[in-house]
Amino acid sequence: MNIGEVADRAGMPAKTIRYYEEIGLITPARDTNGYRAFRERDMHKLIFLGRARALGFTIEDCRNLLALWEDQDRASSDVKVIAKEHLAKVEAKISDLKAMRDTLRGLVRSCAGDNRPDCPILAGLAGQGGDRRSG
Amino acid sequence: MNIGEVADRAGMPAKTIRYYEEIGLITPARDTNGYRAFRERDMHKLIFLGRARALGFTIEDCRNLLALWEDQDRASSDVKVIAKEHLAKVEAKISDLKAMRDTLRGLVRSCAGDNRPDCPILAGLAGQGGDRRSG
DNA sequence: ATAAGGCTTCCTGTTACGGGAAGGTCAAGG
DNA sequence: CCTTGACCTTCCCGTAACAGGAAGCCTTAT
Repeated sequence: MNIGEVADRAGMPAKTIRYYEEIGLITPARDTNGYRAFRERDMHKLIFLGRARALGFTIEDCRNLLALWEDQDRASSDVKVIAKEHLAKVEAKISDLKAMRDTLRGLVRSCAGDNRPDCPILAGLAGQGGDRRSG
Repeated sequence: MNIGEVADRAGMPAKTIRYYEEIGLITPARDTNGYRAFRERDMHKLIFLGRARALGFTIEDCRNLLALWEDQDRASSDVKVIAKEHLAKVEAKISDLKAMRDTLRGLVRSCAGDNRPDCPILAGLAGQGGDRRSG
């Protein structure tokens, strides 16, 4: 399989696949013409990577998960630790974003959004309810 | 005021302040010795920038918001448009992360996390069944 | 022979800074 | 006067995970 077909089947750009090879996540063989020659094994890895990335795992997490995946003797606890840590980060990110969202909603709701210059959003960003013109 | 004091008062690293100058968000004066000489006006801008960044606005959003803030004749609708678009992105990000979180929770819950090799997390990532969602 | 499309490598750009080197400046102390 | 140490300056590299695009080779079809 050439990279184009693999990209289609794995649902990711060829650029990404070349990048994964560059950083050592996959090591496809080469044809005599220099083209990458992918085997099923590479496909499986790419599918795995695509799923892990879609769940927000970093590339380094992916590298570790792939290694565990390939290691028949891994302990499932090793995998679970990585997943739990990532889950915690995702949850933290969600709560950060929720705080932003709530503040933004309040600001947006308080702004008339007409052609007058008075804007509670800018006032809020400036702090202390202080618009630059009044400060 | 020198950059150190400004950094303290604005609650951001000096590096960040130099960066903001470099990309034209602020233009502090200079002392004869070459040191940046910040005035209250610069402080206010940095406070504004700190708040806007804390709400997740991009630097380019900040640039536009600052310009509107300085424009006595802006329409509040111009500000509101930026804020609403950003709010929409934040909400989209939250829902993406929630989807990841839910899937991750399912995987983590299904994994024994002991010293046996059987791991539903790896199985899920490999796509051998499990509660993965489409996309 | 030529054109189209796929493949290759290499280089740059992205976001918003952080780390650190090399060196100038300033206030205090001996 | 000299030193020490805390500031400050610019400059350059590194980050995460690729995307865009140039220059050029390979393959297939006409």
